[in-house]
Amino acid sequence: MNKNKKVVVGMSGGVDSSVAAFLLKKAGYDVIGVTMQIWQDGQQTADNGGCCGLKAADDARRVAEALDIPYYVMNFKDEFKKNVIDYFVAEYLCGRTPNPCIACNRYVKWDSLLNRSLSIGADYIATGHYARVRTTEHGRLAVSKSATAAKDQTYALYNLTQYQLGHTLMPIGDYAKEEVRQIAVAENLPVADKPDSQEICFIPDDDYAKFIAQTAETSGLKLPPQGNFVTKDGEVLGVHKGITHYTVGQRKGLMLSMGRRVFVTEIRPGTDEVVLGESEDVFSSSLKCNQLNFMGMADLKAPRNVVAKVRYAHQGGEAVIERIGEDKILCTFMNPVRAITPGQAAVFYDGDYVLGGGTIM
RNA sequence: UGGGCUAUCGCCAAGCGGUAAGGCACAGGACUUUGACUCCUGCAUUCGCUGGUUCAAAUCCAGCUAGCCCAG
Repeated sequence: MNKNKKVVVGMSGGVDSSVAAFLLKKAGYDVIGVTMQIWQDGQQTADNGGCCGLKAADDARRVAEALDIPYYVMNFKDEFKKNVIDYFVAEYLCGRTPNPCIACNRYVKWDSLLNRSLSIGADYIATGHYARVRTTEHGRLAVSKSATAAKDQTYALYNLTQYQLGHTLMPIGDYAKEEVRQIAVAENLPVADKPDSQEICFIPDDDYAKFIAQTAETSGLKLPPQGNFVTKDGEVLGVHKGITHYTVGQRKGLMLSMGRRVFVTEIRPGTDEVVLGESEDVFSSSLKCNQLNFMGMADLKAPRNVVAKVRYAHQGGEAVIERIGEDKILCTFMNPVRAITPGQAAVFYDGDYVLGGGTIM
C-alpha cells in the first residue's frame, strides 16, 4: 500500500534522517530527499552536524546518492529568520526563555516544508525524529514516545495539528538509537559514524548573549540595560549584564560570590531586575500556559490528570490541568518542579502520547 | 600619631613551629536537536613587606606598611 505514495524526507545530513530515508525507501515509498537551507552563511556551521546545519547538505546529498533517491535543497532562510531567529531574540529581549526547536518544527518543518512538499505532489513529509505518530482510542492523531524513552523528542512536536500529523511519517520512532546507527553502518551510509547533533544550530559558538546583541543591533532593537541582582525581598546583591544573559534556574555565570550557590529565581523585565535565591526557591508547584494546541485531546472541558513536561529534558511530573480561560490552562503539579520558566513549553501526556501543550506564561 | 586588633587564592575562610583545608566565584570537559540544572577535572612552590630566631615558620620575635576599633 506504500506503492506510489510519495514522501519528502527532511534530511539534515545526520544519521537519524539518513536512516529514516533508507527505511522509507525499503518500505516501498517513493522517497525524495530534501535539505532545508535555513541559515545564512554555510561557512558558519562547518563541522556542526546540527539538525539544521548547512554542511549538512553535502552529507545529505551523498546519502541520497547512496540510496539512489532524488535530492533537492529548498531555501527556507526567510521563514527560518522570521519564525525562529527573530522569535528567539525577541523572547530573550523581554526576559523570557524561548525554545527555538519547537518554533522551527512548527513553522518551518511542518508549515513551510510540508506545504511545499504537498505542492510538489508529495503525500507526506518524514523526519528523523525519535517519535511516532499514532491514532488514539478516540480517533485523534498524536505523537507518541519513541521506543527509546531516553531519546524521546515528542516534547518539541506538541504543536502539530491533526492535518499536519495526517501527512507525517516518523520511521525512526520504532528504533533505539543504537539500532539506528547499526542500520546506518550495515547499509554503508556515508554518515554512519557522525556524532549526534547538539546545541542551537544557529549559534555555532554557543554565545547566546552575543548573538542576541548582534541580531538586536542589526534589527534596530533596544538591548536591555544592566540592572541589579536582588533578593526576593528587594535587597540589592550586585549588578548584572542585562536580562538577556540569564534564565530561571541559572547558577553559572553570575560572577557573584555569595559563599554558597545561588540561582536565578525570576527575571523582571519591567525593572531589569534579576532575582536570586536559594536552590529550593527555584521550585514551584504550578504554572499557567497559553498559545495552546490540542493534539491527543480535542479539548479540555474538565480537570484532567496528566504527566506534564516543562522542558525538553524533563522526565515529567504528575499534574492536574484545567482550563481557566479561552486560551489558558492552569497546571498544578503533585510535587514541586524545578525551574518552570516563562517562554518554555508545558507539554501534557497521557501515557506515551501527547495530549497537547502551551507556552509557559 | 596614646592604646588595642587584624593582615592567607577574585570573595569568605581553616591553619597556632613541621613543610598552605574547605566553600563561593572562575576555567575546561561530560551530559544535551532549546535555555538551564547536574557531574568530573583544574585553580596560592605561597601566606602584607623587610629582617631575625630555628634543622624547619603562614605559624615565634622586631621594624615597616595598610585597614579597623577605642580614646583624644
